[in-house]
Amino acid sequence: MPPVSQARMKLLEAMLEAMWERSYAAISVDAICERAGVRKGSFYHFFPSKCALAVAALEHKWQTEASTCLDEMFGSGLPPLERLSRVVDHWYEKARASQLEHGRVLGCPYFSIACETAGVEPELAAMARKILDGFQDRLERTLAEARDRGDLVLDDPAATAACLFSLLEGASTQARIHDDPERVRHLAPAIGGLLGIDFPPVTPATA
Amino acid sequence: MPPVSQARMKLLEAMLEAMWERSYAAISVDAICERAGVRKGSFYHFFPSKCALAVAALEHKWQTEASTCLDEMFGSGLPPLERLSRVVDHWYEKARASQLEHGRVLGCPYFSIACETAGVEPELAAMARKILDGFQDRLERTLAEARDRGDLVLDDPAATAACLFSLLEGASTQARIHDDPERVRHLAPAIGGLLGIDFPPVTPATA
DNA sequence: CGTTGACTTGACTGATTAGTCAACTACGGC
DNA sequence: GCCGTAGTTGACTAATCAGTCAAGTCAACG
Repeated sequence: MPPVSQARMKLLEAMLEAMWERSYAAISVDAICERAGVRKGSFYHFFPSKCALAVAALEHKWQTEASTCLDEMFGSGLPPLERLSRVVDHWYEKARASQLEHGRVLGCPYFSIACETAGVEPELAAMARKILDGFQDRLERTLAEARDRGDLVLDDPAATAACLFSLLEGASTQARIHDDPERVRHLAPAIGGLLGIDFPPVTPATA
Repeated sequence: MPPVSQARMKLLEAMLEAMWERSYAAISVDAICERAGVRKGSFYHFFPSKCALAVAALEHKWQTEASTCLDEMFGSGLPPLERLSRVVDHWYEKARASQLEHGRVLGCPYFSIACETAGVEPELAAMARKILDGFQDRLERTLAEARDRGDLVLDDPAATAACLFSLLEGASTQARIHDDPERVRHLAPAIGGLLGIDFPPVTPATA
């Protein structure tokens, strides 16, 4: 047995993948357990409910893979508008990666789950919303920084970030709906128009 | 008894509302029946499965309320950019109306259901996708018309329509996630930027 | 060696799931 | 008045659902 049981971690990963591929409501506890190779009793040893596991799974994904990639996207020494360009680049790569790994474009897990569970599973919806807000906040700070450097003209960074985020998430969801990652790549000129600048095109298919 | 049984219609409406409020997977056949005031046997007299009812429900909504409102938005004699402005106006009103009628902003039913069921319920996803494509097509034709009139400069109406649609649906979903219709209203300047024009602000709260 | 406590196991509950079915009702055409 | 049929009814299945639990394993520690 490993130093710390891996059942908990396997459950987190199985739950995240399952509700990313399908949806929160469409996944049963039995299905998660089978996917994770863990018995039901162990499930309820680690988590009080299916909802609690889902919350923990979102948080876990955010605190590992997502937040490191966020730092990579936002935290580099590049000028703000180039960092923004890398964000779109990264989203495109994510869409393509999910297509390769899962057979279809899956879109943004936080956004789909927030949409599905809004008003129905308050705790889960709140966690997803918190993550999305954190991302939008990063966008806003990057836009404000670009404005302060004189890279673009902007009278309301918060409103612009909200619209930019809607555009990104909307396109990402369209990519899922149409199983077509190009929906994200073709976003660049629209972002340029939205910000009133020339936005560099996203590099095509770097497979 | 009415001339034609109203059970079928009640099922269509109950299904639509239920999966709009919650999600497709979260709704049981029993719950739909109870909501519609119809017994299970009648359900399976009219529809072969839960999925078939969902498909019929989406189509029914689209062919009644949605397509008439589409004609109202797109079909009037107004110049194209003003019609576009009315579309955003209308979406804002819809967000507010769902908040009043259902207690929360529900967003776009076609978009959420297309997202949830993509790759999982092929027939239902295809119907939702078809409806969304129809809407995007209307956007594209309106943009092309505006360009032909010289109202705006545009080299790819299809790509611009896709981005505009992503922006609209993204904002509508954000409105659902945050239970805040203003997310749709604050879209106008972003659309203006995206199209390279001055876009009229959406009229605030005409309650 | 014995105890403790984290973790695992598999059987169990009662509710709920999608879908079936034979019997029933009531209306329109003949 | 009688018959076909569209629609209705409620009881029924077999599977699956979320969640429980008592009994077990095992490593660490005294």
